[in-house]
Amino acid sequence: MHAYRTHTCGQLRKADVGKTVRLSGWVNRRRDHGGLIFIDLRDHYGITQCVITPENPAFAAVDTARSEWVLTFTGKVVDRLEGTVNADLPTGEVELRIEAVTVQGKAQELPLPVFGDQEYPEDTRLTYRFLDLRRERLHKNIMLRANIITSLRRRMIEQGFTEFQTPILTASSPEGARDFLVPSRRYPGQFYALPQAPQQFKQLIMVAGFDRYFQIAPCFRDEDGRADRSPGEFYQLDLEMSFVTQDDVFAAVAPVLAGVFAEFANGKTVTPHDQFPRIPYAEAMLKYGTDKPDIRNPIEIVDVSAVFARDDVEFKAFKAKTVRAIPAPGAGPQPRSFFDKLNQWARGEGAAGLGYILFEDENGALVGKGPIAKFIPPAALAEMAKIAGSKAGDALFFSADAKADRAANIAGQARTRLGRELNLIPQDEYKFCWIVDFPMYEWNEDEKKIDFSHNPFSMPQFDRDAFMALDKADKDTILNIKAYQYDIVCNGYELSSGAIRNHDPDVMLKAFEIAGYAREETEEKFKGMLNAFRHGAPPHGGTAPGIDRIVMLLAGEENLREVTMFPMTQSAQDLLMNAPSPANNKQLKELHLRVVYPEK
RNA sequence: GGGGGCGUAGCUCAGUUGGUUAGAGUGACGGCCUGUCACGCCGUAGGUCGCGGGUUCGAGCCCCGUCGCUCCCGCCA
Repeated sequence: MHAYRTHTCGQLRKADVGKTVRLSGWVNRRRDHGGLIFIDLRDHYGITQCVITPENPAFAAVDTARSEWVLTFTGKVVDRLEGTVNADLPTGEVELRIEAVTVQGKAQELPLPVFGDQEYPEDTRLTYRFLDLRRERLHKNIMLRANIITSLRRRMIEQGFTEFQTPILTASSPEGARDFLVPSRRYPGQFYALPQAPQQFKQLIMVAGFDRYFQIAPCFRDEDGRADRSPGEFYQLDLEMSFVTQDDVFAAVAPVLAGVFAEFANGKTVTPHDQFPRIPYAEAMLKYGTDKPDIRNPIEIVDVSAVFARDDVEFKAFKAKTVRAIPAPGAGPQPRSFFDKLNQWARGEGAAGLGYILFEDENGALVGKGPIAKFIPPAALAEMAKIAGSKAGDALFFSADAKADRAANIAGQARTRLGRELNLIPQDEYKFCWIVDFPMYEWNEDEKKIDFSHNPFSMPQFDRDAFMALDKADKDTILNIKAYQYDIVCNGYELSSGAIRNHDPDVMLKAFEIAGYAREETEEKFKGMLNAFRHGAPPHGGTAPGIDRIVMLLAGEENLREVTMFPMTQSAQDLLMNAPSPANNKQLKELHLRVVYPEK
């Protein structure tokens, strides 16, 4: 007989009755009846109830066992007595009659009980991650993650993609997030950087004549975390293709994502891969106030600046401002506190507040109620209702600001809050969309200059010759240039960001020149890439869906830590392994480093 | 870097306007119990109220500072 087990704890069934078997696992739960002890033995595969009575010589040993001890039981599989079958357990028709026990590992009193679904504080969970991972929720999530990654790999390979590895110790990339640096021992004062993404490598792979690359790629960014953004490191399904248009990339990626979502959606509906709506960036900012809209939320923001600009509308606070209206269907009957709360929230966000109008029916006519209704005469009110599609019983909130993007942003957040509080967001759907036509550049008001708006390596949607001829005087034209850049958004989470790349070295130099980088500077910083582009670069493009967020959505979790095996805290510490930690003097000396602590 | 929330027994939490000896559940330990599956019953131990300072006759509670976790803003091409 095997030293530890003949079966797993999830395996035994009625057909095994009569067999002598050996099980190993953790004590999930112990029920001591004095003359009868039940032990629920748990392993990766399941739980089996084991039972022992005092006449057995092993009884004393079993009697001492406590939660989370690791035991090996040898005994006979028996039918459960009439009426004691546990329908909740796959193994619930049988139990193990213990004949011998070996204690493989004892456990101290638990700082974090494994049994039960009690919530525990984050630092306790992270310090004792190995215990937390034994618990059903995390154990299930981590297995889901593994299965999703397996499925993604299979789907990519089926589509003709090949997985290649790219370096982890590499060069700092000059734009984007803060790098993690690794000091060089052999080159004093010089540093490797961990890749923020394999961006340049995957482009070089295309230049190198491979096609259809993918990688489950670790990415490192030294930026602060959020619930949906791990500090430090995360994984992307990184992919790149040669000789493709934007449509080709869409056609390759959407089936993989829609497919993997459908596979693990657990009954929720998923947008079919050929029906992801394509929403231009500008439209998204107007209708949803964000570039990652949750399109399950039926609310659509409209611009009503023109209504407040009318001569017959006297509301001075909204004059000469961008005014966005957020329809709140059916919000009319909400109590006053509902409106006050939203208003208070908006003030907390730095807005002047959220004005609102309630539409009511008076003898067949639509009238406005609420604090600012008296400033809006019937004709203007009717125009507003028409634009917003409002009817009696609805409310309309207003976000106004001299800066259009601020008005849009507050409106977007209000839309999300209203959708949640009015229960307008269906919980049984995964709704995908593409956000397309991102602007190539944006105006930096602080420094009075043109900046890249998103990805500097994207191909501008512009005639090549005309682009090459642009100069500073063409500011308005430049700020209107779109890029072949696109995001995939699902239920309000940005799942992936990608682009058709700029593979033309002259256009690339020009693009950087427009953003204020001298030619020599660009040449120096992207020497490798530009050099490659000068030796025969194919048109190429790709994208990189975030694995962690995909798993988070499919697990129904709202925090990435719940789908990460060994996550760090929000402040980027590993409480289990105790990282970061100081280097000793020998290490520092070898690396030619001296630590200068910040002044207090 | 900034704002909000939290921090009391191993764990999860309660703790009234500032007032006697800081409680409960769970876990631990001991006792009883042969059919439970969150087993039940009885008992015992267990506290730097995150830490430091202040106000007060008196602080878990009020004030100041600080640390930790968390959510958000900044940041994340």
